[in-house]
Amino acid sequence: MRYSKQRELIYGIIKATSTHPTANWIYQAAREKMATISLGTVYRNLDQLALEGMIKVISEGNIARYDWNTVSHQHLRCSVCGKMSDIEIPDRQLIKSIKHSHQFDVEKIEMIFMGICSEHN
Amino acid sequence: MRYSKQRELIYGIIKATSTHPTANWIYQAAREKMATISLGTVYRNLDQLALEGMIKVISEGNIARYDWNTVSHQHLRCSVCGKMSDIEIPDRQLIKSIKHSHQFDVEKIEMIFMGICSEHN
DNA sequence: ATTTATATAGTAATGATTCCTATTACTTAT
DNA sequence: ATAAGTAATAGGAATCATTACTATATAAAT
Ligand SMILES: [Mn+2]
Ligand SMILES: [Mn+2]
Ligand SMILES: [Zn+2]
Ligand SMILES: [Zn+2]
Repeated sequence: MRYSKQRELIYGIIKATSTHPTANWIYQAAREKMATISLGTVYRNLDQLALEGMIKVISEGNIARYDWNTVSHQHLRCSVCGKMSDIEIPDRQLIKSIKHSHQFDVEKIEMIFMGICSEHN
Repeated sequence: MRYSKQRELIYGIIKATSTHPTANWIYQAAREKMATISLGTVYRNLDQLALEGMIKVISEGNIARYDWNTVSHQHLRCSVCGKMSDIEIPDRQLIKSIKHSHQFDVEKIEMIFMGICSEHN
């Protein structure tokens, strides 16, 4: 993967937000810094960054979201304001018990907790 | 929600499989019994059945899947064969601890454990 | 049987994502 | 510094899942 200023811009935009943005959100933000950047470039770079493990893809729901936080964590999503926030769920024991009960080797976990956040209850 | 033989057919198809089928899979199966059924009808009925709580929607990934099993459970997905199987994860304690640590009221949980199933490791 | 309203088939539209291709621009070697 | 080789880009077309539209059909109530 060789350098490009488009990728640097895209990665910078992701690192600067905690909103778990969509590809289109990132594209709009990128256009403000580089008017000619294309949506295809955004998608391609998001895929590459994810492949390199520099960002994570959250694929729950019909629109993919992207996350600069690559350490193991899960998400809370508020059904009122739509905000998605991080939560750490210890999963060592869980992975072990799934291995024992189902002979299934867990490699990746995606959890979404939907409900009402602290600002809306 | 008034009776229609299309909905009865669709619901029957979902109840008869454990594959967590997509809308298109259900559509293809339905066409074999009722040649003129339309994809729009399948989607509309899936939405209605979900609204009535008769089926569950699994919205991880870019394609929605449907589940006749409406009791609280989660899913394992094998990255080799693609099979999606059920797993029960006790969540009472988890919901309670999220309430305490994040003041977040969990209403719905969606967990996907990706990895290798017992037939492929 | 008549009325009323919901459901359907068929098709068009939408929205997210992927694919295609000529051009551009990093990178390495000369 | 120049050239060659190749990965990356812009822009647009194509794809795929899902939703919207609308005239017709059919369940349900009277
Ligand atoms: Mn996160
Ligand atoms: Mn299930
Ligand atoms: Zn909220
Ligand atoms: Zn498998």
